[in-house]
Amino acid sequence: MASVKDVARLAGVSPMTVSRALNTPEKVNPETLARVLQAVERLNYVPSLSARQIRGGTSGGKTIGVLAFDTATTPFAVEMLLSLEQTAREHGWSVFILNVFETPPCPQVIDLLLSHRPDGIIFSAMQLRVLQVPAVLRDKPLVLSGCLSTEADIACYVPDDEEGQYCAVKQALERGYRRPLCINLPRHSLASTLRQQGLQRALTEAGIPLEAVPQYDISADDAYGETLDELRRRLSASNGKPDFDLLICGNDRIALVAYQYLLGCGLRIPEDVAVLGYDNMVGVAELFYPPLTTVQLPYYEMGRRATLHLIKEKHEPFIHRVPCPVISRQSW
Amino acid sequence: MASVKDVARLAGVSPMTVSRALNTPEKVNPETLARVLQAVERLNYVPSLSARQIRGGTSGGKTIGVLAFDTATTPFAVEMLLSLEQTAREHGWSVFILNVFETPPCPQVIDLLLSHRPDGIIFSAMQLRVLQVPAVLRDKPLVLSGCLSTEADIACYVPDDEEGQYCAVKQALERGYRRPLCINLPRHSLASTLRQQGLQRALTEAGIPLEAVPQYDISADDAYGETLDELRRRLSASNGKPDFDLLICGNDRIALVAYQYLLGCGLRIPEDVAVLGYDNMVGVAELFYPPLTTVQLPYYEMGRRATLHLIKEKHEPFIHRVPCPVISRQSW
DNA sequence: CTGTTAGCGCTTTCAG
DNA sequence: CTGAAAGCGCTAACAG
Repeated sequence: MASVKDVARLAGVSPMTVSRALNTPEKVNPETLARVLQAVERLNYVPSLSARQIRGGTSGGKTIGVLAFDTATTPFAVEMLLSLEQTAREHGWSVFILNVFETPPCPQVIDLLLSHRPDGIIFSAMQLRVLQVPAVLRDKPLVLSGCLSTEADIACYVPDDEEGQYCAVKQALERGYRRPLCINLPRHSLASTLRQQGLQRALTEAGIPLEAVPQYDISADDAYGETLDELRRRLSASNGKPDFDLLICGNDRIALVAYQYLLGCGLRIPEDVAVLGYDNMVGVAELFYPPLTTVQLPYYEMGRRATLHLIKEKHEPFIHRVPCPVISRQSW
Repeated sequence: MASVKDVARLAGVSPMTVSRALNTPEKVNPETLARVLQAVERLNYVPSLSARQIRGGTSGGKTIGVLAFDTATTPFAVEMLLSLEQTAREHGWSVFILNVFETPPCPQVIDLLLSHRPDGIIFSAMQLRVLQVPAVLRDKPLVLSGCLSTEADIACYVPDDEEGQYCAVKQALERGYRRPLCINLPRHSLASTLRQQGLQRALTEAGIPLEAVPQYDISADDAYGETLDELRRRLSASNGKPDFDLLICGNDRIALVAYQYLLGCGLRIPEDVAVLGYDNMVGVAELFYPPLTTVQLPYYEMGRRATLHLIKEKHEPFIHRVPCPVISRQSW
């Protein structure tokens, strides 16, 4: 590819003038500038980022290295990566994403990341979890997006699951639903614990005793079968007429399975039983029949804020909880 | 960050020896090697990719620049990007992904791509479409993944929609289904045309006249409402008993809507009506009740082959059709 | 306003 | 087996 030298030769100037024409055009004689730009155009010249980077100057723009987890298992969450990239680009930064499939990432991948000499690092996971952060990464500005760290003094941006579940249940109760049934995420999961707290807070405020709401925790292995089984059990125990008026699901996938089962039993949503999801799976939640009321995991926001944290050089090394808005559709 | 010099000083050798220790360890005295590696370890030294790249040597490994389209609108297709990355890494190459939101991509993004001095370029889209390839990109080895080009002499890896639909319908007919109803993708779409051909081929082979199978083409605007309407119309025209035994859907989303509607009507799948999808949406198709039989869009394979095309420096500048396997689950 | 020099981190080439 | 010199593409600092 063409280099400054080539452009310089074609324009009949020194390489330095080419550099200036591109970086500080106001310091160049208009006529010279025109000649240079014309040469740039003709050669399709674009400065090499590597060369700029190596000089350490400001001209190249800064780079964020991203270690992305769970992209394979939670593809719907790519929005977070998109948002990182967009936000960075808006500020003249660029991102470099490395998808990783194990935690902690193998040294090989870490070296690859470091070999790009990023000015900041984002460690992201699309499912709420606690990650162990390799010590080497701590030498640079570092933020976690969508996950927590085993160490306390690292900035993290995570969904506010407690508040999200609280708001959703509160709204449901305000609409008059009184006998919820919960099909929760696996008990050991972080999100599950937080949401349970949110649920309890809403229940307590409404004067509903916790014991009055039946709960089932799925195991990680077979959400599908267990959801079906639990529903079948509940329904047959009450002769096909549900003894719950609101089904609170640990995520939209559980809600999807439940929907189909309920529909197949001749039950109407939300007249016979309302359904509440969690996640707001992009492009799917809208396709529920009727469209699913759910709580949104704020992937876009988390990505944006984590990126801005780096760009604005914020010094707030603690957990930032990002709101999970309730997306009210027709299933309640 | 530490550089060769730092390591050299600490190990008491010249920078050159450090370089050799890392790249051609067999040419270095074992004792010296050990000293160097120890220094490398202590300083967490990782060679700068930029510096390597700039030298143009072979040591740095090559880079593929990826222009990715549709990531936002077709999130479940990230598998293709993952596969690019994985395949490249397996061969010591690295990838650099730039998500783009408009076609053709704005010059700004193209320059960004070029500024990384990629050794090859992959233009990818996750929905089958014809893309206009900016002329500048044609200077380097170039492949399209998941999409076609307006120009003929560019290598493309795309799903074999015709064959995929053909196989699926053929299998359905072999199972005895005789009265299909189709709810197709929008008529103007590329995939729609190809699949129509596949459908017709299977029908013809089975001696079923095309006119005998009712087809509805959804518009791009409201797949949801139109699917529902069409089904409602069909069913009420025949007093709730479907006059079709197989519902062929343009994609899994249509199938999802249809599923819920059919289930809600008290119809059993597949006893009363079988359903066939297209796409095999990862993490969703399995959640259908019963699990959806569908045709898989070969995102992983397309990504892999496109990457290998570059790595192996293949000279086959034409359309490569990647098979779409039929994923047989329980909806037929 | 423009050019020269020097150096970023690395590795190829050539000498020891 | 090891080192010195030179240069990749670019730009900061200085000189003209």
